[in-house]
Amino acid sequence: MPPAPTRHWLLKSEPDVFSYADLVRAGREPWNGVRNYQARNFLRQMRPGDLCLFYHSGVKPPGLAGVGRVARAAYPDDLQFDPESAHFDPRSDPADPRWSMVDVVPVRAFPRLLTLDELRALPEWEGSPLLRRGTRLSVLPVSAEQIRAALGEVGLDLGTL
DNA sequence: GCCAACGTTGGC
DNA sequence: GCCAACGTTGGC
Repeated sequence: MPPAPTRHWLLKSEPDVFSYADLVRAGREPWNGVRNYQARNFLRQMRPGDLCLFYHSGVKPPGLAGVGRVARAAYPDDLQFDPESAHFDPRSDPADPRWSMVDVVPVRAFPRLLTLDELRALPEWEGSPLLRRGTRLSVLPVSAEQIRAALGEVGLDLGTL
C-alpha cells in the first residue's frame, strides 16, 4: 500500500521577495521559480484544496506567517522558457517541461508569527526536514498532526479553515 | 559513474 | 557576514 496522500504542505518564501501579506494582496499567485527536483515532485503531488503553511525564511525570526490553499494543480512554470527570467532554464524542452508550478490562494494569516524555535519545541515537528540545518527544500509535505499542532499554537483550528 | 569543485540556501 | 549542508555540474 502506498502511503496516504499528505494533503498538507509547507512553502518557503523570503518575505523580502514575497511575503504572506503579498499573497493576501495578490489574492492568488503562481508558485513559480522552484528549481529543485524534490520540491518539484512535491508540487506535482499537490491537489486543489490542499492546505499550505507559509514559511518566512531569511528573516529574524523565521517562522510560519499564514496558511494558504492550492487553487490549481501543477502546470508548466512559464519562467523556465523566459530568457529574461532568473529562473530561465535553456535545457527545458517545451514539449516536456522540466519545471512545474501550482497556484495558491491565501486562507488565513496567522494572528502572530509562529517562530522556528516554537516549531522545534512541538513534538509533532520532530524530524521534519524544515528543522534540519542546510535543508534546501522549499516545498515539503506536512502531516495532519503537524499542521494541527502549528495552527493550534496560534489559536487556529484546522476544521474551520 | 565517480567525485571534487562550485553555488546556493538559510540559520546563526 | 559566516559557514554548514547539500544539490548540481563537469572533468575524467
